[in-house]
Amino acid sequence: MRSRTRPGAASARRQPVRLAPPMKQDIEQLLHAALAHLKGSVLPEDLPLSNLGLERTRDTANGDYASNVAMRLAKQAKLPPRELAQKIVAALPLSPALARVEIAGAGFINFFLAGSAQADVVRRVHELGAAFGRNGSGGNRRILVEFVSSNPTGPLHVGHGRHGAFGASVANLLEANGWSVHREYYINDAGRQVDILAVSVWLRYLEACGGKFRFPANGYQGDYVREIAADLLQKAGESLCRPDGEVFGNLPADEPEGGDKETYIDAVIGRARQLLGDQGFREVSDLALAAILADMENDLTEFGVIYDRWYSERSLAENGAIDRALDRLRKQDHVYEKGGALWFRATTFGDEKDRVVVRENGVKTYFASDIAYHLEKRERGFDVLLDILGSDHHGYVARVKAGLAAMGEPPESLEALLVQFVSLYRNGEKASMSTRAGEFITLRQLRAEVGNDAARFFYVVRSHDQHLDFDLELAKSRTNENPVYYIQYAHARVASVLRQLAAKGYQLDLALGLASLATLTSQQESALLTQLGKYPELIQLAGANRAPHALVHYLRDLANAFHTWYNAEQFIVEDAATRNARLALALAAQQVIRNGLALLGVSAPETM
RNA sequence: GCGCCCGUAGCUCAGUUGGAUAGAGCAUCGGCCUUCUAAGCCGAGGGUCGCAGGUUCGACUCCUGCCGGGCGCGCCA
Repeated sequence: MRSRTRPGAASARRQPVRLAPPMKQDIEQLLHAALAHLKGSVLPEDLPLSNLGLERTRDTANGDYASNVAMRLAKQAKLPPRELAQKIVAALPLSPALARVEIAGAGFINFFLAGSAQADVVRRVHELGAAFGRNGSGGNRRILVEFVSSNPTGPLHVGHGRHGAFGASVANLLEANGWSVHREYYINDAGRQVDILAVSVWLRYLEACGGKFRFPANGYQGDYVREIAADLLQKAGESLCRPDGEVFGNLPADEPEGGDKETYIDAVIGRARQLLGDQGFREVSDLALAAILADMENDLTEFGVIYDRWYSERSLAENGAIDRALDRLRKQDHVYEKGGALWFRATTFGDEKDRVVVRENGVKTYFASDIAYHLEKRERGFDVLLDILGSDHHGYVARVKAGLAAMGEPPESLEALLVQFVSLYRNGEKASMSTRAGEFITLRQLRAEVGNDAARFFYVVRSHDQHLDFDLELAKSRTNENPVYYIQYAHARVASVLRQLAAKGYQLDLALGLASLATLTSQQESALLTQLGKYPELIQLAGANRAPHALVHYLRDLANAFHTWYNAEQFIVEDAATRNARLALALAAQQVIRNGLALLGVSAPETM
């Protein structure tokens, strides 16, 4: 899967993108010319012609494209919509691309493509190959897509998997639309969570030293902590071992003894620092972080989710980015002191309350790092900062936007997509997940169970703002219930046809096929051509809406159009022109499926 | 209480930024393998688009108010 996904996208980028003009733009030009012609007579001279209301039809009975412009301009033209539509159609320049234009319903103008124009898409697909569908609508603007950014305190679980699959697909889509895309993972390596991780590892290490004690209620209890502890034992020997009495003497009670688990874990952290020294503690902490980050990167890489940069929160403090951000706020007079803390006047910028940036104890808040990080992204020259966040982070968006505005950066440069939660179902029952208790299902386990293709596919099959029920049985079933195979099967079938072609002693003559596209006139062929023609528009739409699920649905419809045709018609026939035209169409369908699946990070197999 | 998201067929969900008779998959029922892969195809049934108003030529889509579900509202990260 790795070898099929990323390199495919990369090689597509290297190909020259010839802009064979999509059909929609051609028709828009015709319509524009007609309306311009009517200005001053039927239509007002100063009428802006920005939106022509031209769209793909749902039903080809209404043509390939339809415009509602006559209905919307009827009032200004002081004419009934159908009458205005007639004048527009009369003013339409002649074009070989159009078979006919009809007026229908309340005043729709329906455009029917000529068969030759419809079949032209096959030629374009063969010309452009992996670049078919890619376009320059992004204008090479620079966008930083930040996603997953899970706390490095344990393995990635199934929720992170959705973020990974969604973020990677959105990034691919943006790239296909001509954006300059940078993929980034923000590592929260500066906070208390990391201390809890470090102390959890150390305590498991102490157990290996022979220590006997109750593990803190608030510690990380997963098996991975023991593995890291074993690693620590190998690297550090017994040099970090300390007797139980020194470690646990005079500590407050933990939760099971009626105490507070937060207070208790903080006390254990304090004791660990005291006994190991700051440097010793940092050693444990660094080892734990490195182990977990290596595991996460490996996990994501195997999943086809690859980053340009892993950005450390600690480095923000070390390279002065936090101080720079606070300086900007101070200079603009957007901070004040209260109760010994430093507050950011977020309410000035539409947030619901002011926010602390430096605590009474002098420690900078997580929020201070956040706005510093976003300022730093802007300093690196990114036009759009796309944050893919969990839906529980929605309150955070207004805050960071306020921060950006206060620092003199446009708040619209931050775009946040909130991804809803994932529920895992096994045998119709919801599987529970809790990191602390260590009973979660990891992304790695999920991938092992259902495979990368099914996982990548199922994660993006729903809109990101829709709660996702992930059905394990369905995802791993190798039956017709599983939609991943439906699309892959269409791809494999074309490969199979080519194998059969060779077995029957024929050779593909693509030139003859492309010259014979006029033979593709059946209802199924016409439907497939229409579907292929929609692909470039779909890529633009899915990119603009950050909606990989739209691509999933498109590919299903495309596969359906293909399978229907496959069942209706034999491709390998006697007549050379017909045979090669059909093969050219089949190959074009295969190419578009491959292009679409590549954007989703799903493989396109030759056999199934 | 305030804020964000969701509510569409028995189930899970699309719905091209306000268009034409609201669509898929699964499930149910009925057909199609001497022909390129049946992981496929064809057909049937199934709907008060949560409820009530409003905006206009036209509303699943926009506005208001309810009802129901999820998630957030720390000098935590």
